[in-house]
Amino acid sequence: MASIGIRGVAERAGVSVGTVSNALNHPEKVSAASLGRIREAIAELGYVRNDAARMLRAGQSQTIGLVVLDVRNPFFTDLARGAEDEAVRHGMSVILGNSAEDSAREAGYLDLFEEQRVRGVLISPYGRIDERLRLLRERGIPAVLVDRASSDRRVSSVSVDDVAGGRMAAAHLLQIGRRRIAFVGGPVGIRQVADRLTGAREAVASIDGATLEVVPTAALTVTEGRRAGRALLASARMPDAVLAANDLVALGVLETLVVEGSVRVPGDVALIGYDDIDVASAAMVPLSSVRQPTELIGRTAVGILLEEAAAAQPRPRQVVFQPELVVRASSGG
Amino acid sequence: MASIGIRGVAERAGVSVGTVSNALNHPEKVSAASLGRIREAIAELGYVRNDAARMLRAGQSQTIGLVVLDVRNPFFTDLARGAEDEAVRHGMSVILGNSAEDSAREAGYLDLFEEQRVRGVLISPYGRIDERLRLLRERGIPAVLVDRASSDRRVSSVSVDDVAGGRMAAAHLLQIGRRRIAFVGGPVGIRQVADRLTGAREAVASIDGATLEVVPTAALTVTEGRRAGRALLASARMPDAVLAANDLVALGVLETLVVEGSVRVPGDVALIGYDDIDVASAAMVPLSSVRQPTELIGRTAVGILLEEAAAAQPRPRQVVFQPELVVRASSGG
DNA sequence: CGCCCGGAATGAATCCATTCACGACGCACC
DNA sequence: GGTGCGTCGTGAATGGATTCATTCCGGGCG
Repeated sequence: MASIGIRGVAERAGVSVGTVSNALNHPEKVSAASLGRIREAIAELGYVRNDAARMLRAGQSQTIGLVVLDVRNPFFTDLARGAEDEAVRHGMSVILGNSAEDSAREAGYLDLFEEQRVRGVLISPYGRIDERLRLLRERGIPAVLVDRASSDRRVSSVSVDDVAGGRMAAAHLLQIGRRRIAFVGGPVGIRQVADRLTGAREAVASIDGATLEVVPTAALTVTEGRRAGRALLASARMPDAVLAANDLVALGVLETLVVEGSVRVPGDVALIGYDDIDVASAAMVPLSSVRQPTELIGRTAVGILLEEAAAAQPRPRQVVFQPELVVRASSGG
Repeated sequence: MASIGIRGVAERAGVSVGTVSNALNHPEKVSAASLGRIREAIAELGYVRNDAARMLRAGQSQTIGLVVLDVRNPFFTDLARGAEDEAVRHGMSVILGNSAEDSAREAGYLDLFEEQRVRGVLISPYGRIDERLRLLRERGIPAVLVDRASSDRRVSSVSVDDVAGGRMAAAHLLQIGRRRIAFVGGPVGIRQVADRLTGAREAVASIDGATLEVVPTAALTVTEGRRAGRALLASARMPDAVLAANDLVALGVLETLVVEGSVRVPGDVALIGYDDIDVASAAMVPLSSVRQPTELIGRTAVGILLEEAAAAQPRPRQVVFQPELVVRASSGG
């Protein structure tokens, strides 16, 4: 199509291309008369700025890349919303990529973002990506880990203390008298899962006679939770409490135990999830959970990212929020 | 910042820029020897293609824009996943925008997508956008409505028959003997809501003595569902059945009725939702719902979009899927 | 030996918005 | 009238990948 460019607008308005560009980006530098005619020309021609050209010239885009483990998980969509809000406040936008707990997809999105010259990358990592992030940084693209503390001091991160959260959840189950706890979640390669498990182990270790069994899942989804629930039902001896690595898994376990196993919750088995997603309280048995300041994580991460992108000498920061226990019927009296 | 371009790679490999470009895009046109040296140079220099330049030259991007009403709604994330899968199969990617049921944000994303010269737009519209879509089409950007049949024959759409779904849900409630039905959902400006309501009205009208009351909500969220639940509890005479415009609203209503109102579901009030999201079966009372082929909608829409983008003379198509009733405890027995 | 053919490589032109050194003009003040 | 300053506008240069008309070269064939 005979696409209209800044050039066509200039011709129509009887000014030069430079003036049109100024009208768009520095209106105060253009006389009112010219401004008016340019605006008119733009409207008549239906001109739309070509972002590719603008970006090419600028050398970087107005975009932040975000890679999450699972878009279907409300935790991550909330986080994404927080990030988006903050980005929009700075006149930028967010591209969302879903790694779906798959290293290849994760790498693919990082490639894509790099080709797009995003201003920076927020990522809840799945595979080993320290090296990859180092390369990005060398090429001028800062990265901030979200929902996971970085082990590398040179990488900023915004996370919640998952060890504390896991400990908190397990301690609560122990405190209401449970002793045989099952931790349901996976893959343990995911740091959040590993940390929550570590916290749970610590709490259990501090009580004589308390045991912790691990029931692994392939992903943190409702479907996998159901599968784990069936595994529990089939096991020789049911635990008296379940700590799920997130709420989706917890909901899957809950459904299976109650519907297929006629298990009473919390009577026979107490249950606690993680994330406190908004349907947690509407569950079959309202779900106890560990709440995280989800949107705040996203907002904070974008803030740090933009700071780093602007700074000549980035000073990495690790922000750690504290989680909060939310007790409902699934582990209540 | 001495950013490496195709130019630098060419120099390092001892070939011309054209050859490097060919090595990247038409490897079969380049001798094995050159290919090898070019690959080596790319690796050594850490060259990353600049998508902006490529896009500028090509005049269009490898991207599809998707605007949804609410990213927190699992229905839309499932749809997005379907769209993404299909897009990736065609070597393209999807940018997701969340209009959050706000016309200004919706328009903002369309502007952004247009500036990015996306290949096409998938949208679950909120406001009146027929005119806007017509303009897009004129400028060579096809649009496909998702989850909503288009009234305009020149616009393609992929949807589910929401009137039939609403009718189906209401007929089911009537069939189990309920007569005073409340439809909970809104805003009614959203076509899906309006259609489901229309279907429900039809079913109710066909039965003598059956009534339909509408309880509006400001959005299709759990929070709004809770608010509506409280409104129901406060009303003079409770309905004996609730048909919610989607599952999130249904879950909110369910929680409030049971927890705050000690209402028995389905004893006192039968309840049915819409979308059959995967936590529906794990609800306090497993939720009856109307299932849609969600991912298929996304995949199909991308297929049609790419077809239209390729065709010189696009032939708009309207695809309508049929919904399916899923009966669980909330309206069972 | 000369010519032609085809594979391989070249490099200038192109896409479009932004920038910036520079020019034009008007006004005020000496 | 001349000088200086400020406002507004100009247009060529820039950025990086792609494309395509053109050149190059070696080998095959008459």
